[in-house]
Amino acid sequence: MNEHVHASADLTKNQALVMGALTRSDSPLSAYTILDQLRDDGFRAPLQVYRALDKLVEFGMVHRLESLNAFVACRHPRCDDHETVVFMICETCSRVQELSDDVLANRVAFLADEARFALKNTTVELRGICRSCQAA
Amino acid sequence: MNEHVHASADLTKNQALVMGALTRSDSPLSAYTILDQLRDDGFRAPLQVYRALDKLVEFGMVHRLESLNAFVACRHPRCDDHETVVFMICETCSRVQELSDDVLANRVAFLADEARFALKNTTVELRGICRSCQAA
DNA sequence: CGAGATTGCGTTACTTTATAACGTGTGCAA
DNA sequence: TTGCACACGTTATAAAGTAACGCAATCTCG
Repeated sequence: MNEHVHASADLTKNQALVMGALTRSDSPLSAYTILDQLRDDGFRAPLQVYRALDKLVEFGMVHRLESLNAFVACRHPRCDDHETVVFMICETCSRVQELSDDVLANRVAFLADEARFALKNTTVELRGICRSCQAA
Repeated sequence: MNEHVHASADLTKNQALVMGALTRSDSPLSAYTILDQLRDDGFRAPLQVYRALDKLVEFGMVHRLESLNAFVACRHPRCDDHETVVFMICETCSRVQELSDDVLANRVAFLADEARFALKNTTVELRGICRSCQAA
């Protein structure tokens, strides 16, 4: 595997609509918020959103924020290595900054290795106040 | 503040009951599972559990696992520095190993600092298969 | 002491988040 | 052309979490 690059063309109609909603937003959206935004496009039920989200997450185009029960479009510079991503979630403006860091990723891998833990997925979420909200 | 050390004596009845349920369990419990276990002790409503959990988390005696919507008693060797804790969550046996790591904690702090992000809380959760489940 | 604040508790009702189960349509491959 | 895989639509339901109300016990400080 590792066909992480999906053009919009690869997406089904529902997936594209959900992806669009997330891309348009500058902060994470809950599945139900997405649903509301897509009523006019024919969305009626949560499952339509969740099914699209499942795929988009699988493709690596969307991340789930566990501590928020919400979703963001991947804005990671290079959208190909999604193993370990760090999210900084501002509790004031609720915007999210996404970044990847090799040092952190390596340390996580090391710790897992040391414990003989077969690592499948890593969640790192930082809560706090972002730069611009501190200024204000 | 920083009275992180709470003896059972410091806890109210409900807090002690919830703490007991979590301590008895060798894997994370959802609030509703705790509720069910405490029916015989007079628990009737989710709020009774959530209120106790809020306090226990505040005291640092319990951790919330964001990716599981569940809670574990803190088994961290020294229960006094809860800033950055790493959880390894086994997807087979659902047991959780908790550990703290200075290298990781420092890196997180560094990244936050670099982004001028005022860090309040850090979540690190690793999903995978634990040592004993791989053996089996 | 005692008026006011604080904290925990119990209950009902409710919101938000997520899934189960079942059936339809479409495209592709044996 | 049959059968499989996959996306889709719908209804119903489960799981997780909160709002709002009122009561009782405990501080606390004038």
